[in-house]
Amino acid sequence: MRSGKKTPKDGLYSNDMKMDPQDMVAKSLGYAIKRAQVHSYELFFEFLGDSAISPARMTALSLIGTHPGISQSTLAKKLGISRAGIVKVVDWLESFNLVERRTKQGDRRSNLLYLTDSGQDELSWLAEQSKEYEKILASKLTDEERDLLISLLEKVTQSRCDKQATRKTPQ
Amino acid sequence: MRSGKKTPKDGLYSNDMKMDPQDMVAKSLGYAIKRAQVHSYELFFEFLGDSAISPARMTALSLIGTHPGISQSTLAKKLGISRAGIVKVVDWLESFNLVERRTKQGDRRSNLLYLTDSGQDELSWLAEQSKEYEKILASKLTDEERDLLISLLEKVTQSRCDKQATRKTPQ
DNA sequence: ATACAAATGTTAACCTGGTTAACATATTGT
DNA sequence: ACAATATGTTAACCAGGTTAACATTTGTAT
Repeated sequence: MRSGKKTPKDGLYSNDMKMDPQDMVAKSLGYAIKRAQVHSYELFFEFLGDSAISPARMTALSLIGTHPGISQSTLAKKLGISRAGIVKVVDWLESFNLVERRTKQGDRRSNLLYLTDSGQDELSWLAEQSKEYEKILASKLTDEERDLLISLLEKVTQSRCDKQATRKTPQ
Repeated sequence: MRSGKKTPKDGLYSNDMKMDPQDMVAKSLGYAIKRAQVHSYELFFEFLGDSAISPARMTALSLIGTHPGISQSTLAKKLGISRAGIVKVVDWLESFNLVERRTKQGDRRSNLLYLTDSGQDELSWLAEQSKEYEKILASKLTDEERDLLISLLEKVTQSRCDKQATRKTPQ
């Protein structure tokens, strides 16, 4: 939202990259996932505008909304970033008056995070828009296909690495 | 490959982020895609080692392999990044002696890109490893599910944005 | 009670992988 | 011949992360 951002263009995997069939990444699952992810970001900013809040900060806002009084540390853990990294996120949210830091009673180390009124408004509005956005993202799928896709993706996210590649040239 | 990289940790969407059901991003397709993508990167470096070549540079290497003599400009287009951006990628590949720039006969503006012998070796090795990696990534899926997942993701990647959100607070 | 250990937030310096703008050079079109 | 265009490069920048060091505060063990 209103942060003068340029179009993000996430990474080396353009959507118009017509992959040749002989390429090793063609028809690979990892590549299909990456392409879909880049595409979903492009659609997101196409729909909400280039200066929209980023999906990541939106997630942070949403988490604070569902966990009023969450500390920065546990928010960082939930988002999978460092304590140092969360500072900037909260700074940003605070600079737009969406979120408030309050020092915890009884533990003056902790900052507890709460939505402001306009943060609550923004979150509600974003929730509406997200529904629309999700419709667009899934517009080529039936409802059943969408649910199936999500469950398949969740299965992928549960895959674990047992072995490890052995380098030809060690070190 | 051997570049002293730290673990990349791509973005605000950790894999251990247990999303609460009431969160707006929970059960969203966009979020499921992002999670799977982050997970696939984590697995990639877990399998190939933290100092592995990045998936993006691997794609570049692969494209040069399947398009010997491709120019930097068209490679940039295929990867969806700027001409300025591709310079660093090719610099990197060249610094590890995987790729060679040759100035084009008859058009001395263009750099034509070719794999070196060790670049060819590296690519072959990576192709093998990628197969293994893909197996791991899809280890929770049957073959049919994997193919289905890819085709569903391709459908998502074809979705287009017709409408646009209208901001409450214009500008 | 004191001393050590651990947790929290912050800052500073850095890294990665992109971007745009400006430029030199080379080529093409009229 | 001259203007427009294409290509690669560099410089400066940016977003969004990281780690290391630090002050403050709290918990724990003796």
